[in-house]
Amino acid sequence: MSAESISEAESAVLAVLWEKGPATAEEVVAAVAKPRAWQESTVKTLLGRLLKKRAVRAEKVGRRFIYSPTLKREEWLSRESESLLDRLYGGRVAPLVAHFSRHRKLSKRDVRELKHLIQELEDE
Amino acid sequence: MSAESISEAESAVLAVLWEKGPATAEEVVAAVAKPRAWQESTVKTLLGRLLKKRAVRAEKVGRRFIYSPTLKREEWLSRESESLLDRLYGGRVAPLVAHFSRHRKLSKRDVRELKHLIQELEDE
DNA sequence: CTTCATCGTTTACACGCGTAATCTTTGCCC
DNA sequence: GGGCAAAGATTACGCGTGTAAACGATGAAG
Repeated sequence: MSAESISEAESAVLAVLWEKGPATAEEVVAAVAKPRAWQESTVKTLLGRLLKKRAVRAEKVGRRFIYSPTLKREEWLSRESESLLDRLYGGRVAPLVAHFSRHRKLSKRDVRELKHLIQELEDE
Repeated sequence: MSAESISEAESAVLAVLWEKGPATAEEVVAAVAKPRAWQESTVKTLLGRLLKKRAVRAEKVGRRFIYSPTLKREEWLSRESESLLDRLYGGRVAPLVAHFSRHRKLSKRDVRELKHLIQELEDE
């Protein structure tokens, strides 16, 4: 269970692998260049760090490597979210929603979706 | 609008000021010693950094300072939560709840409270 | 074969953070 | 008033991170 923590910048690199699946460094560099203006060098470094953390795997194909995510997006979402909930809301979801509700930060759409969700949960 | 970011350790210090209100360094040291085993020195440093970030204010009374939080807890909760939602869930609440739902991380109590919340929102 | 371009690896460096010891000032007691 | 204790300020230091340049290996082209 490699529990290495993933930094902000690293997660941006992971994001392209989650989206596009296995890719070469070059492809990652290209894709990640959309949201962040990073030098090729920078992306290489981040890939290296992700390798060390075993959050991605590299497989040699011809002369270059194909990188694949090892850490699953859902797994990462869980880690990050739970850590915030633990730190700020006693580990539970409802208080966070309550906070947003108090501050009128729930959109119509949010409310609609939330309603759906709890309905489904009760129908089980 | 001081938008200085608050570190984990710093937030533990702020937490005691939020809970107890204005307090001397000594009191903060004592209170924070419950959850974290920090040297007095460490707490002083954190208070200093919070001052620099203008997240707390210090008022000289006699020979010592009384520290008060400037940043409000609710404000801090918002910042932290919104930053996570933005980074991971497109800035919306429902997808986060959906994630937890998928992973069976919603307790009975959460569901009950969520139901209540949306009910209230609709009754408005 | 030699040369060059291309990949990946190493090294770099400033900054914030966690953690703390040390220094300095200053009010208080004798 | 001089020394001491307490409070705050300064300095410290290793580590991760964001950001990137420099280096080294190696396959491809001539």
